Amino acid sequence: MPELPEVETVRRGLAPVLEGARLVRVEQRRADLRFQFPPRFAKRLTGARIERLGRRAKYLVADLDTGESLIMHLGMSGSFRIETDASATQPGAFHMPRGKDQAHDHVVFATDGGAHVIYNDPRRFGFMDLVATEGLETCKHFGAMGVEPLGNAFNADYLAGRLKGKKAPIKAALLDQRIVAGLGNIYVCEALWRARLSPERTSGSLVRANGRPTEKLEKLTGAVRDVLADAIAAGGSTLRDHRQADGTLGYFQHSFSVYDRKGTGCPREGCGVEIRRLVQSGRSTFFCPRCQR
DNA sequence: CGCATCCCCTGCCTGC
DNA sequence: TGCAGGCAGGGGATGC
Repeated sequence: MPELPEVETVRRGLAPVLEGARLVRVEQRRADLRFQFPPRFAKRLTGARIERLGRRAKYLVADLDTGESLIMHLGMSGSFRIETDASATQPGAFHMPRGKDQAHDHVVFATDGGAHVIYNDPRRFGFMDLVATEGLETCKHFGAMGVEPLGNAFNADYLAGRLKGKKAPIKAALLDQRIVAGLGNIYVCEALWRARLSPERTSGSLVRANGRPTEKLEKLTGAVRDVLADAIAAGGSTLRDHRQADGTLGYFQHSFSVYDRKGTGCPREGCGVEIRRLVQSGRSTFFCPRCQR
């Protein structure tokens, strides 16, 4: 469940259950996900109270009353679900399919409120870490990270400074978390379409010789903000039957203009040209060859 | 240095 | 129906 809107949606789903809760039991079922868990992971968490559940880019950050923060990244296939005594008896309550899927339940957090928050991740590209809350912004995960795309620091002037002279295509630059942190393949494709910008345009070509942003770059920053805001409002995108923590489905995937829509007509009024797919840095790019220049 | 490629892992879909 | 190949929302390590 990975890009910023999906992680933000997960955060909002987990916050009511985790914020203010004390972890009475933590079960770590394997030694590693993408990386090894930190030493004594479960022990350092047990008994801790979660004061706040935040988000930085695609990371969830739970600030604890122990002076540490629990950092969680969902990789490509990570998801959380919440199980409570009540959810088992409520009519119409949602339940994840049992069986083989449970083989990928890697971590269970039990709260003093009686909830089980279960982390499931088939591909195991996600990871968890414990880091001192003080100086969190300079820790190894966040130290080199770029600005939040929904924050005030993300604007055309900032991007111009980071893209000036860069030869990499704009698609790659937007995926680079050291420049902007939180965008992934879907929302980069969608933002470029909204900005009518070719994914193959050289980053530096969007900056004037005097270092000022071009109009295209201004438009791109707005498109990034807008597509993220729209996606968050829709509860994120639900691909391959993933669900949010409370069992509901995001629905922004129905609003994709280009992502995973190769061969369909460009939805822009009066266009209709076939959406194409190309591969950039090993990843699919979807775009309209007519209206993205 | 910047940039592209490969790789980690499992599951699902396609085509033969 | 089985099987091989390709692809997937991420990002770290390598090599040019």
